[in-house]
Amino acid sequence: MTRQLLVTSALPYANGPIHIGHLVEYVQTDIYVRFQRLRGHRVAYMCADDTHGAAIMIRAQKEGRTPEDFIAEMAESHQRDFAAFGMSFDHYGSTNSPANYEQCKHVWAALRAADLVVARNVERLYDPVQKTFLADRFVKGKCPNCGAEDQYGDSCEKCGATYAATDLIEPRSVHSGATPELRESRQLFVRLEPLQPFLQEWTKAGTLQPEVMNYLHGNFLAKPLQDWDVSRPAPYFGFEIPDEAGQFWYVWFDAPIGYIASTAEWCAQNGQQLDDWWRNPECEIVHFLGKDITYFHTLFWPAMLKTAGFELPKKVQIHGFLRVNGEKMSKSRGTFVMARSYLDQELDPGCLRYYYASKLSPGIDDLDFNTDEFVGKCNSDLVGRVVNLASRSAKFVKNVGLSATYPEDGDLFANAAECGDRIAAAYEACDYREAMRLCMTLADAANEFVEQRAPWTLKKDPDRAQELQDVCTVVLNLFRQIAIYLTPVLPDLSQQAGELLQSPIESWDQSRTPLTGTAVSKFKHMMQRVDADKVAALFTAPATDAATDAATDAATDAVANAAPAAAGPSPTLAKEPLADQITIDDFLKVDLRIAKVLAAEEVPEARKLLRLTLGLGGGETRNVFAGIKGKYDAASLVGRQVVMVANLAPRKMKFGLSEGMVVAAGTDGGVFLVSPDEGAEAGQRLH
RNA sequence: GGCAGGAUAGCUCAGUCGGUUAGAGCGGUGGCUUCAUAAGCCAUAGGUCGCCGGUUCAAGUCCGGCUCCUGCUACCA
Repeated sequence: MTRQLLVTSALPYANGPIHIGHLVEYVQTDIYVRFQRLRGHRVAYMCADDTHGAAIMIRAQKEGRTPEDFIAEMAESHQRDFAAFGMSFDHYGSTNSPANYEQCKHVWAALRAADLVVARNVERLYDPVQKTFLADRFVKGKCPNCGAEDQYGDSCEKCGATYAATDLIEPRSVHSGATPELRESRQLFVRLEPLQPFLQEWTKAGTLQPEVMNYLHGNFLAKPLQDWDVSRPAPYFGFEIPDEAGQFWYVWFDAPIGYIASTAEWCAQNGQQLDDWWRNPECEIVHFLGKDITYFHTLFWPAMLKTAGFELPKKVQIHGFLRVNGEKMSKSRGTFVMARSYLDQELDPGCLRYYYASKLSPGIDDLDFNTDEFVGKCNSDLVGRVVNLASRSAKFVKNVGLSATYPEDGDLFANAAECGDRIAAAYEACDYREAMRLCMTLADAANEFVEQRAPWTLKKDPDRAQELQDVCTVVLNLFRQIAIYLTPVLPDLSQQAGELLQSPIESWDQSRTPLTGTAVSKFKHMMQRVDADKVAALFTAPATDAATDAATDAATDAVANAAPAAAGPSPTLAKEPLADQITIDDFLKVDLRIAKVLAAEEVPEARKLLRLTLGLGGGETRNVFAGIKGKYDAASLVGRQVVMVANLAPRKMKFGLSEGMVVAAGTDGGVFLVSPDEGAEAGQRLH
């Protein structure tokens, strides 16, 4: 039975180039799509750039250009990289398109009609000079969590904390520099609670991975769903809400609708009907996405689809993050590798596709890019085992071709044909790791056969020419079977196998019938071995792509060069590497003072906190919460001197305001307060 | 601390409904081969299945407790 599938990858955000972490998802999706096509199903693979939001607007402003100009450049960059890695999109659109605006209006009207949109007045920051409300990203100030300067109003790039823009310390408008004031703003919300019974059921319907279902039921569906804030005040780069002047749809409203809009554009260009793909219960909608955007796709999105009368996804396949050699990708460590850098090193995109395939399971676990393993797998699996089959047999039959009838092979071909069902089931379940493992066992069996039949010996005896041809016929057919099974992962290899045997690979079922009596082309190398130095070069060069966000660089590069090639590596230094050099001015920003502990008490409900009252002399005191409970006895601290950061931005904590920080050394082992030598007085500054 | 997911060979991971002697790949060691891109084949070592208890004729698998790791979150400033 021919199935009909509409498959999507999450839309990459247009604020930066594609990196190797992105590629996990697109490789995963593309393999699925190519597999389904090879099986003869009708597939539409849809993607687009996600272009809206304040971040894009600010980037464009910073570069002195229009957002449209900026996203056009990103769209080109993304599609160029995707093409190089073999992504076979049927259509690649943009959320900033007329088609998307049409679909957004449609979904919005449906939400209105279902009485799910409500307006409420909320307090928002307002720029009194520009006379506009400010989106989170248009307010900057000190991070309320770590005190880092110049952070946006939604999250801190330094410490990763998330907060409301109203929490920023010393906030100022990005537009005018003015201090924003709080004003009432009319905001639109989508009520999700009426859809909660539906979501309770849908999330349990087998569409989601079990871990994801547990996550949703444990974190969101256990209590009433909160209303979703879907409007953002102007100025905002996006679509203005038709019935609410001055308000724009939040980027996460119009982004997933981009899946539909992209399909609509493709339909218009290819004589298809949109309803045949999005309102057809026979069409399987499949989404691939990363775990960070789970709830947008498993709560808001199904709610929108349901309300607007679209079909719901049959499968939502969520993957984990890419780590590099066991650690998070990081610009400062040089592990934030752009797709372009990989291509610039002239590494084979097929190798990365195969490597990811060999690691991808149906689960949401992170997957690790291990450089040694990458080199090993590509070279020994692909070159040493698979391609080598052709390499060690094709030359013996290039003049005579394949035998006229398929020879006795000890059921190798028949067994491999049967194994194809298991491989197909693994692809279907997104268990590519299992599929690759099975392919390699087939290659092992084939190599063993070569070894036993030793064509290089047969070649020496003219009387055994037929036997030689038969052996090579078997080996080349086994090779072709594997190439068919690997076609979703390695389309280039598949094509070369087709050329070698002068029979293009077009369908999975070709793996069931051996080729006989046909000519064999001259063998050409199909894959190059991976040069380990080139792989190493990927991770030593810091990411200097011009399109890389300068602001993020500044923040994340702070710990660059953290591991100098010192003779005796210190475990302590390794755990917490020396920070980058700073200037004396940087140091002077930190006001370190001698303080006397005037009072100390345990916070009973807190696990780690003591409340300290610190004296700076002259009646000046600070209330500070210190995470040293259990390490220091409160009573024994009273009267002693400590060092504190006196000008740290106050931090509101559950038990009160913390007005500074006590300096202490400590790794996981313990915490050690720092005290001055005898004679120091409370209030003295440290220079 | 809360929620979630984990812990099986040196590394990465399978292990179905509880069922014989717990598997694979990579890596290691020893040998063979020389057709092939320094590729291939054979053999072999390597395990207290995180810990404790329970259910059972039988537990890596089920139940309870604990330890540690990862992610999100929180008061670890």
